[in-house]
Amino acid sequence: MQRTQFGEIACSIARTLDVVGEPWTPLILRDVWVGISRFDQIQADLGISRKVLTERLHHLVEQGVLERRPYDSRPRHEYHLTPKGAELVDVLMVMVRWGDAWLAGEAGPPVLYRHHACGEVARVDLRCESCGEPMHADDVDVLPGPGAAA
Amino acid sequence: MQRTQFGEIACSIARTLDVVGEPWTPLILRDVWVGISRFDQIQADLGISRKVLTERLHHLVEQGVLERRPYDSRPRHEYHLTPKGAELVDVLMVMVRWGDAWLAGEAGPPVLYRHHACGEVARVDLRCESCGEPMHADDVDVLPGPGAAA
DNA sequence: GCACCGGGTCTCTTCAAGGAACTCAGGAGT
DNA sequence: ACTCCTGAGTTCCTTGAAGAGACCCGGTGC
Repeated sequence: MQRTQFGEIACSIARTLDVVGEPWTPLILRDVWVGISRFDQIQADLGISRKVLTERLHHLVEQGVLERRPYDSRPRHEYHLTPKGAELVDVLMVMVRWGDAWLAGEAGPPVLYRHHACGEVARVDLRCESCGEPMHADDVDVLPGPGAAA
Repeated sequence: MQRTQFGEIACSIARTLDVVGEPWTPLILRDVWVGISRFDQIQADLGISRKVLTERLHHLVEQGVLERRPYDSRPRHEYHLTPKGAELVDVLMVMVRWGDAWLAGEAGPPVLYRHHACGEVARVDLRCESCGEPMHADDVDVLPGPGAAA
């Protein structure tokens, strides 16, 4: 298959996909996020092959998204989100919102999120960090930036 | 490879991945978003194989994310985002933010976004739709929802 | 009536995902 | 002292999707 490395494309989406674009990786991240943090727990929860899980975890640790931490004198480890990984979970939260809105069906969303600050069950909302107004696909113009390809 | 269908997992992330989780799909979506909307344009821009591009476009149209629209009396088409697709681009915007922050390197972000409402070059910010305060991975508790697995 | 162009399809090869068995280190039970 | 168990992988084989590139097809336009 010799999957193309997207990172060569001067695009932050492509670069992000090199970190979390492989199959299973976002789901592994979700598990770690919600507290499923040990190898066998993740394997059982997702039904992923052990080989692929090993590869993905190594890659995420290498990329600084997860941290591998021993929790026993025996060689036992848990995986935890680093700050870099925690910010990556933002992407998952937006995916959850979209999936809830368009794919959940009549059963409704499988999971709800309670916001600590206000105690409400709520979803995320995308806003402009400058003016605070909503900011979506149609609300922006795309301009070349300093790191644009020559 | 017989890639696992994630959709059977009761998780909006898994379901979303069934729509945009395959390799190249997010980049195709990005191209359509920024106005690269014809088959050969996308193919040239990404360097993707024509076979895979055909498959991905069909899948996205099937899922209601893209719309295939003729633009000539000859059989010529452009692909455009549907409302469902436009909301999906929100996910890309958050990926861009993360990629810019953690992977762009010294060259800086390759692309900038100007917000129509305020005219500023800005990034997206995740807020609670209920109270308006920032909402990130650590700011929420996860609860089972109505569509949770039995 | 022939070349051209957009928009695909076909074929072949290679490599990753899936599945399942095997390994290994450190306790715990007896 | 020996065996069992458990967490955390590793090894091996099979299958099928990604990549590359050639081929096709229907309308123009000359």
